[in-house]
Amino acid sequence: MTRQDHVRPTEREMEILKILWQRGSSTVRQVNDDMNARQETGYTTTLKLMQIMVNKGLLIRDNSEFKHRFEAAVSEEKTQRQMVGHLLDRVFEGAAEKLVMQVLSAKKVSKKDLTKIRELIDRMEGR
Amino acid sequence: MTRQDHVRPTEREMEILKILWQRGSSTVRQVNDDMNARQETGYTTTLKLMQIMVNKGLLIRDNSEFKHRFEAAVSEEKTQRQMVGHLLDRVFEGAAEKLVMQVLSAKKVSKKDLTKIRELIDRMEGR
DNA sequence: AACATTCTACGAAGATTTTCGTCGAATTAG
DNA sequence: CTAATTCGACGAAAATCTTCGTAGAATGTT
Repeated sequence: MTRQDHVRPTEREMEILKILWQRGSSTVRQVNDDMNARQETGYTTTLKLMQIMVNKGLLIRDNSEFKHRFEAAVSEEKTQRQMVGHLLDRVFEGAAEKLVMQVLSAKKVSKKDLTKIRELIDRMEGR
Repeated sequence: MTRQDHVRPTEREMEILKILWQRGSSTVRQVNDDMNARQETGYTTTLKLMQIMVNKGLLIRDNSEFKHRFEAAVSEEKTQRQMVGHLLDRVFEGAAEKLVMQVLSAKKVSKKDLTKIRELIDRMEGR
């Protein structure tokens, strides 16, 4: 059932992905412990979510040992791009500059990061 | 039931908001017509959604005439900020600069917009 | 070996979101 | 005026997402 690619992770699935991107290959127990740091979650709840995610092709499972190990089947980069793209279509009518403006004016970004962004813009402006 | 403010619009609700931000005050029929331009949607489906949205405080209804008129009760700006904030927490761990980088490198932004963004950065850096 | 603990599978309840059918009321067409 | 059409209310089915209880298998403990 290693399904396709257009699967957009749900809220809870996203949390599991974030944990696995950070931890790398992990057992359900490990993921569930991290999960509980943010929000209390039953072990079987986490397990079930991860089983579903394997079916959706979001996770890869290694069941060669008793305690199965899981890792993300989708990259953090690619998923971020997907989520940003979705928000762009869904809320901003594709107007990327509006999104950027919104982020920059709403959230505080450090000077260092502002510089990095400016450098990126310089590069994109071709020079 | 004009409820408060922490309501995050669902997928479909978002489409209705976008239509109403663009059209201004409209009837269900008008909204539903626009809706169908993107995805086939039954009239009563749109109606029901809009009724729910009134209850959530997302829309305001004027029922002084037979054909009720609806308008958005939340601003486009504020909703965009809310959605961006959510994506930031949910996917980017609050790292706004990552989000910006992702948008800038993934989507094509016009030179004019790049300049606008740069100006915003200049202003934020305190000139 | 006997018992307790930890693990995965699975079904299903709960919650939320989306869709639609049906009804009666208001309006419009003939 | 009568019939057909359009409208809003409402309940509920359908679809999706989230949570958990139970059971049986594997492992660990004494």
